[in-house]
Amino acid sequence: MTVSRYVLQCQLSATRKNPFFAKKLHAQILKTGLDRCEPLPNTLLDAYGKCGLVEHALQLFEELPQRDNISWASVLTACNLANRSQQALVISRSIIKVDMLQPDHFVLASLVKACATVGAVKQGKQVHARFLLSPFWEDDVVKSSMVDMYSKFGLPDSARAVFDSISSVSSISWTSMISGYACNGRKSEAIEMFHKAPHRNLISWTALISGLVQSGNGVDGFYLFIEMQKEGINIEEPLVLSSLVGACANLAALELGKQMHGLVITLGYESCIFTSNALIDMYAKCSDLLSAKDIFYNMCRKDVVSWTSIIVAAAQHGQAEEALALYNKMVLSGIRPNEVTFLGLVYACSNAGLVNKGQELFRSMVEDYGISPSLQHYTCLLDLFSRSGHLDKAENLIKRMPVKPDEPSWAALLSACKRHSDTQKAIRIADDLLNSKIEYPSTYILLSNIYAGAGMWENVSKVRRLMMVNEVKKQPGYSCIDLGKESHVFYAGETSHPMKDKILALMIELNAEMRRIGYVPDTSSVLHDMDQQEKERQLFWHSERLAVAYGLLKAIPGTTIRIVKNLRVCGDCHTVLKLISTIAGREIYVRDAKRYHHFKDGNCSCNDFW
DNA sequence: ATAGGGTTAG
Repeated sequence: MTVSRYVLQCQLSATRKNPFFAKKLHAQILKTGLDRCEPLPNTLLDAYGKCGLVEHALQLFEELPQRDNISWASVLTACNLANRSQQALVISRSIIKVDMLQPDHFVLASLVKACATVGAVKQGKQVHARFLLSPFWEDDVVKSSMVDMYSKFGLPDSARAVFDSISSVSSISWTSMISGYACNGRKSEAIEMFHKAPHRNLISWTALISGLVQSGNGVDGFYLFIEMQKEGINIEEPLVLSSLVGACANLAALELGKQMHGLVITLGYESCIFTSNALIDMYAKCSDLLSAKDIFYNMCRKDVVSWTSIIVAAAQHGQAEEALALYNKMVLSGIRPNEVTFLGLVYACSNAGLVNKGQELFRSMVEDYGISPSLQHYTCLLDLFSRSGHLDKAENLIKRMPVKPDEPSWAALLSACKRHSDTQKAIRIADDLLNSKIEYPSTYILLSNIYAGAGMWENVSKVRRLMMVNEVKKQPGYSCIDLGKESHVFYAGETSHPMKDKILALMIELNAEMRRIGYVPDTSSVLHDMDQQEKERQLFWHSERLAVAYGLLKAIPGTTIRIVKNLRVCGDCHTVLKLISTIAGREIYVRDAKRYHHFKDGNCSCNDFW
């Protein structure tokens, strides 16, 4: 075979992403002794990269007799495809230094993409400068990659500036810009851009919809999806579906999620790993763990995300042993855990008080898998120590950990001190926090409670003053109950519901029954200055209680009551919900701002720590 | 021969 024939074959293996074909060609080329004939070294390198054989590509790159811009671009593509963009940037630094090459427009575009995926803002801007000074400064493809880069950096205005400099805008640059606005919460600009775009295809629709979902505008995402279907766009790829299933998870919209599941099946994407992973997460977040497991066990191929999703799901629903058992099975089936998997595992241990196991997993993550812990990992470990009452260990960790703890980390430790009645430590931490900048309203409330508990009224009023000065407002609490065909939102203290008389009557009845079995309201979470009776009245009207009462009246008897709350459940409501689960003999699921509570027979899956 | 846009877990 001739060289040009081999080149064609290599390209074919690249487009078909067939690693066996690529290896076979490489062997044949070596046999015929044509391996040094231009352009075969670069062509092979590119083929390996596109087939997913990064290691082979990297090795060929190292062995190249001489490197040019094509080898450079090909190795960058290989790294970018394999999620190793960081390595792409490291290699590029050495090429510039050792080989003294100036990047061409192909290399620049790949470099920009690498910077975008790893979030290397400074380096990305350097590449931008290099581009402007290069002979390729007018290249629209590089500009379009830069629109995407700035969008991913969270700088949509910079992206727009580049976009406006493009001489001939393509559907790709339009899509980058639409996605840039949508992902960064610039809803109206995204939609405006979308309607102005010369062409709309499934990718631009997906970019808009998933961008909106990512920025927390899931409902708008669904309206646009309906519009998309009305326009008759053929869903020839399931990407947009994964995104919308994710939106259902965020919204805890079980019925809508089930409909999306149906659509996935109807369109024939049941075996798509991305949508199945999204479905696992959706069912778990909608408190339907059984359906989540059902999806998981019926998947013929599972990747690290599938395993991690089900492990996290079990952990969030208080099934620590199950999460750990799943982890063992995962390792046995040859799937390598990643940083998210360990987050889920340590979280599971934290929930179940398995201090030693959690510590062991943390160690294994670092030593066996070479994962360097992030702030999230340390926060999880901190939580593990705090919850189980190892407060000294926790304080020691927060002071020594190599990443800077944030305000929520300190607040978590503080609330653990309060829970385990270590007043001295609590006051020491509270004083430190009081002297730093406080961003979260919940921290003020925590501080106020600590000082009030210790009788330090001067500090209590100091916290109050700070709250006034900084205009800290407690977010109004609401609970949403999903009854299948309808759902209803209750706000704290709300009395406008058409069934309010019946709801109130039931609440009074339940309250009386609870008192009979020894319930005493815990008013410590009521922040306002008022007498005991008034405080109790405040608690009585908390939104989750209204929602539960309504659920008991309206939901099909015997079914689980599912509630989503925007804030965290207060201590008193937690006790009340446990009692109601016994009195009414009903299972109640509450997804609050922080975790999941599954109330059954007077107990909760969170083990009373949240 | 080489480049740019949209999916899943925290």
